[in-house]
Amino acid sequence: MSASLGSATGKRTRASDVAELAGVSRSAVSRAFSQTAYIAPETKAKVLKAAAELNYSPDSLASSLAKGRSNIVVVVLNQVDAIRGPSLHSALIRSLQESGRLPVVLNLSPTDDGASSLKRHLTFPVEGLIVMSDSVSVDVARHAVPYVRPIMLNFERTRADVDSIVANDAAGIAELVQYLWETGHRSIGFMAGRSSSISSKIRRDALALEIARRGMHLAVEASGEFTYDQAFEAAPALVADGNLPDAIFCANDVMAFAVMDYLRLKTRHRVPEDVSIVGFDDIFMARWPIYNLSTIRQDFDSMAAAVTAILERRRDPQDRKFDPPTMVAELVLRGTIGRRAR
Amino acid sequence: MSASLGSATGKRTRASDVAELAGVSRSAVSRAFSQTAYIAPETKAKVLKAAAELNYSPDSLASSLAKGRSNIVVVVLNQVDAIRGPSLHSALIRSLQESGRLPVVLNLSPTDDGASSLKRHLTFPVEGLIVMSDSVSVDVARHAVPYVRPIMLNFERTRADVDSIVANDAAGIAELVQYLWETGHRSIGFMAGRSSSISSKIRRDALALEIARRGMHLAVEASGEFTYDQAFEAAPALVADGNLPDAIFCANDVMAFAVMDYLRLKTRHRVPEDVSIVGFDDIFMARWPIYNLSTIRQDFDSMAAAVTAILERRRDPQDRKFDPPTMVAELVLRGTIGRRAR
DNA sequence: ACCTGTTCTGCACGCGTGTGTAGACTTGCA
DNA sequence: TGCAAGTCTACACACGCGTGCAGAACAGGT
Repeated sequence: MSASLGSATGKRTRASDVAELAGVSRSAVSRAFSQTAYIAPETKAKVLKAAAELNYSPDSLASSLAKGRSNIVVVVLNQVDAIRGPSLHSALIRSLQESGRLPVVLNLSPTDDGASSLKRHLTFPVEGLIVMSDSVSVDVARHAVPYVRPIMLNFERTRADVDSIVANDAAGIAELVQYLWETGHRSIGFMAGRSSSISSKIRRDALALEIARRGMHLAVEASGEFTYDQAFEAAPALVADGNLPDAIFCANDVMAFAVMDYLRLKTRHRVPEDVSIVGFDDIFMARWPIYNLSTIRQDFDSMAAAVTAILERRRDPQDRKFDPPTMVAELVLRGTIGRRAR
Repeated sequence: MSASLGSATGKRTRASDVAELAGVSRSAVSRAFSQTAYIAPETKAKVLKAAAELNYSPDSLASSLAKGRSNIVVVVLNQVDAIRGPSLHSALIRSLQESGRLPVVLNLSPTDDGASSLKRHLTFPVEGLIVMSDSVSVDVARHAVPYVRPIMLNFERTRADVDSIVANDAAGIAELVQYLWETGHRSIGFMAGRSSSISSKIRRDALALEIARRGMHLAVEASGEFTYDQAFEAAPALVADGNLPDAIFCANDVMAFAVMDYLRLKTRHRVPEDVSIVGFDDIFMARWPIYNLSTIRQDFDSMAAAVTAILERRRDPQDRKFDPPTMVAELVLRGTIGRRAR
């Protein structure tokens, strides 16, 4: 029974097998699986019965070839960003596969900007290119697959030749600063991400704007490169004795964890009594009681849904004026923001 | 220039375009990209030059069809297990794409055993099926793609019709118990994973065996279902007052974090002074200073390499007697094992 | 000039499927 | 019975590429 098992060159059942069993032509089988083609109901039933018996489904690769429309969507991500995996990455993959597409993951090494590796690996017709990593520039993404309009997650919406899913980071940050202001915080520090990252820049600018609007200024600043380790290294600069800000806003959650851990392990400052900590993303660990992190949430499910919506809309080439909706970024209050008496 | 951009139905350059530019036949182009085919060096050079000019590479999908050998490898994972993502998942994807294969990720929802969803989504010829989630049973994996020999990660090596990558969990656990014994631990508790999980069972049995061998017994036991939340809920059962074991071994790292956090937040017990905590996997967070977890390491890179090695070997159907190597599971000492004076 | 052997190229077919089109078959009606 | 209209099916080609095979082109020897 498992005699042919060792072979990696699999033999699927073909449409002609089904045709033979059902006593119809091969094209009738094809039509039975098509939504649009014309076929008599009883013929269709016969075919589907035979197909079920043989456990047949049309080879989607051959189908792609024939229809001239692959349904492969490439998801590009960077190992560093993979920590958001259980959230955004999963949501995206799931949403793609639910919509009948074939998600192919391309995992870039931390130092890879994708310029050559994308071209090297993308040797098949691609229907969509989704870039989750901002280590890949808009230009690289744009030229990786010449005929495809890339979808960039968390990028500034500046260029007309790419689709960007952007969250309204600024609104979330405005909400945050307002809340911090109301709870008596007057000095705020910032832990930045990668210097090349647009997301990090956007968040910093929004923070600086809201702070200035209230007559405060950015108390102190450091860069954690979006990683735990680097943020842990950079943390001392933010919490130097005598200069402790009322609150520290980090450009992502992982860095917020690093700062909290640094405070716990290396200082006597308590969160949130002495300093408030806020992150960005709301990844799953933010709920862990040890962190219980107040943060600005990205709704990963909506982002994933927005991606498939864009893919759908872009199938019609004339439909040039579709603007992807802006995602919400909302403040999630947990336990790391305190109150400052003034 | 970007006029055709909106279209999702991409137009790649075809071999015939290259042939025309190079002034040769289309089959010459095909041969230029083949390793085995016979072609004059200067013809090949001409073709490659033209190909580079047009940015051409053979469509790997059409190539698969023609050669009767898709190079698509499906990686099945469960959302719950995705937390190992930055480690095992990345290593696997990278290793697959480096070896010229096309990794397609199938992300199962937490409650999905894959029985129907695998068949529904795998509508293309599959060359390899890698199951990372032990929410998918061997039987389901075995029948999901009838002609493929699945590769199961972290499964008991019991059946001849699947390939299993197993680590020598027992050896790592023996090493652990020996070390605990030497450092004076005499009572050991266990936090189990999913009851249906074979990995969890293997680890429990190995622990019980090593404990019994030294005349101890398993002090206390609870199940955390491999998740942080459930482990946090289950933790009290392990550390009831007056009954605190000397050490607690958890079937994965995340549950160890949960136990540590529970101890920190809800009790006065200190790690490792009052109780030692040990995990399994050595995921990236285990190094975070706040945990600094002693654990049993799985070498994800070797596991990924072993997977591609199996895929390679299985391409030869007669090669029936290849036994994948057993992976090492070794004790990594960090800061969560103390010494007990006796 | 002719033959033999060698080296390479182009033709044509096949991989599994989708689909336009001609025509077979049925049905209804006079 | 004959004919028109309508309904469906099977043929054949296409998608882009790999490859066996026949034979073209060429070189070398007599």
